[in-house]
Amino acid sequence: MKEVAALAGVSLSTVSRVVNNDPAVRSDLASRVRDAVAALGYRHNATASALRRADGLSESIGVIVEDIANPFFSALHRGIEDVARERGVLTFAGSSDERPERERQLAEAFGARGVDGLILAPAATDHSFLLRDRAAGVAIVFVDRPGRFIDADAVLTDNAGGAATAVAHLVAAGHSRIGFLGDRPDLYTAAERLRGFKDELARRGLGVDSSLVRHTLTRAADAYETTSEMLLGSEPPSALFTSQNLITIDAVRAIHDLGLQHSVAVVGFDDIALADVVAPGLSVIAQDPAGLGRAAAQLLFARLDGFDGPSREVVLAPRLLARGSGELPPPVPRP
Amino acid sequence: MKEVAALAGVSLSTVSRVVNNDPAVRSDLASRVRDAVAALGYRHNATASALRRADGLSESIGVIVEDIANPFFSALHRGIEDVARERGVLTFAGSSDERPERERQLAEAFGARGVDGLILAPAATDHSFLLRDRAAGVAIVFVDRPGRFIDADAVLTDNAGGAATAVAHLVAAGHSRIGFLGDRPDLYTAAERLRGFKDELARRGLGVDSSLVRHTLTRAADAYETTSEMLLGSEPPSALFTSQNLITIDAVRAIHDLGLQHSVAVVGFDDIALADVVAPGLSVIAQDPAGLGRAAAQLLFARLDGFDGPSREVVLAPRLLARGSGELPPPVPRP
DNA sequence: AAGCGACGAGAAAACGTTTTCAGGAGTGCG
DNA sequence: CGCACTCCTGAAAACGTTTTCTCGTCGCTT
Repeated sequence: MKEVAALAGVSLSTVSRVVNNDPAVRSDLASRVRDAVAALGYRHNATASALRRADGLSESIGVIVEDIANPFFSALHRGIEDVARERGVLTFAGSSDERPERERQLAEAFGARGVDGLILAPAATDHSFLLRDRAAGVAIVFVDRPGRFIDADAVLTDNAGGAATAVAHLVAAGHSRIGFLGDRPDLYTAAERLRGFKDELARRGLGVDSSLVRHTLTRAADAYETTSEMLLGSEPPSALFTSQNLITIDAVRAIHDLGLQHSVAVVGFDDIALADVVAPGLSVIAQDPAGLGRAAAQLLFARLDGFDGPSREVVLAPRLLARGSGELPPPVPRP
Repeated sequence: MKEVAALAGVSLSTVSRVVNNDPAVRSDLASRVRDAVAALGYRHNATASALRRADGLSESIGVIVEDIANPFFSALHRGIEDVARERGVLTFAGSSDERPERERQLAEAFGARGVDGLILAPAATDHSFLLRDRAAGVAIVFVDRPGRFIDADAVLTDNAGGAATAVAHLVAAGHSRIGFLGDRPDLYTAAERLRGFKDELARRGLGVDSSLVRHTLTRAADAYETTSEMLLGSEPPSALFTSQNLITIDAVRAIHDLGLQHSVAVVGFDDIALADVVAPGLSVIAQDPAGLGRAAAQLLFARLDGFDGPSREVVLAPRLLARGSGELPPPVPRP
């Protein structure tokens, strides 16, 4: 910048003004500066700028999700990126792998880089450590799951409602023995979906057979086996509710390998590529991950724009996509 | 930091030394400083640090891909993140949507944020604009496709080889009329795959029927229709090579909707979730997107670590996964 | 006992910007 | 013709760090 000033024969202040499109600079000087910028290939240093600037904004935000490679989260990430882009805000992203300490490290690292905001799909059970960042002016929004021990904006899917819809749908098809294949039960979304599952069964006057409620230990890795085991048991369910995308994939794989795809009804949570191509088509409760991301980003920027009201919660309703697997009837009882 | 210094009764220099784990500070002072840090909730400002620091490294890199939500790129992104994480380096990510000016804006924005390196799956046809960044010390690595008009490290899949493998596989199953469903032909990967396709046909003594070579205009949006059209034509192919993940998904959908899934053989490029569950299982030429990402990050960090040799190119071989659809025989000719 | 080296700590400059403040040149008015 | 404005511009301080340089203290050697 010094060189630019020298070449254009003006002061640093003037160069700064031109770079920031301050209209109060004479046009001939401005164009001289612009020429110098072009001639020297000068590039503005955004971090130094943020350091001094009054608002101190870095025009960047951080995104922490479980796994950036999971299609659900990458679509969410894209939703965030789209609204951030409109404002010229860049996006850091990191995967917590569902490990609280990793999540915390990421938040710390993002904070040290001076992000203006943080959007996180939380893994930890205590997010009070974020209070410090918030005090420093960092806007905080939770997505997919609410934060705990901190009052902050959040964007959620109606998990319990979606699960209830799935159950209602299966019951309507005639099922009464419905299996639940869930994620680690300490996860908010998993717990909510289980709650919706149980509540709806109760509402229908059906009991919950605890042998039909299973949780995977390590997410998906053992969903295949758990499914096989349940279906090969002595009193197998006639229908299955698989409560997360990766779990659904492995469960469906297991069902197909057992050749039961036309006799066991399935409704999964989260939509999946090729779900409409498998036979029968896979019925799902579809979330709108990009919509979750966009909504979260909007809440975030509202805060950065000065909104200072009480924290807000946006809940998006998932949609049932009936494609065949969820409409299979139960086997006719032996006479 | 000033407050910390005041509370601990030491100078700024000492606080800085403690924060950076300089062993040359007396342990009693060090712990006094650490106490003060904890008491005040002090957080290190990484950007100010980078500004002054000798090496000027921001410990962050930028990733530019076509679409961060495409499972292929999000897996690639994750591969990058994994090796960056080991070094405490954070990752910016952005989607170019295959638009050169958008790619350039992102590169500019990352550069202004002072990234240490840039990994890009290029969209533009001229990347000489990156020379300026490189001159400023930014390491540059291309992934999935090479850059043009700039000599830089690159990590690629053997696209032509993979396509040739697909063709060879279909020919081995007895096919001689093989359709090609490709991406926008100006894309490097699309062109390479088409080249491999044609070369292998030629090698087998089979001609290329140009009516069987189609390109989608807008990626996937019209793959469904293009597929239907080709298969319903007067002289349809008996096998199809679909040359990209999103195209494969739509093509398979079209084939299933036409009820031809057991009569038209298919090999796709890129693996897909549920590919082994559809009937017949979808045979693919699988890339290793996470591996591409890891390799790219390794090349990048090698540069940052001072490697100054000529630019390197890493080529990963894709793997054929035979699952059924690629092994279907051609229809028996009418007697 | 003087001198020397090693060690550790502080003062101050520097990184690349923005912003406040003051002042100079022009303009319009009394 | 002088005064009060308005406009622009430049000098310098500031942002939160790191780093160089200097200096004091201590322990050891001669």
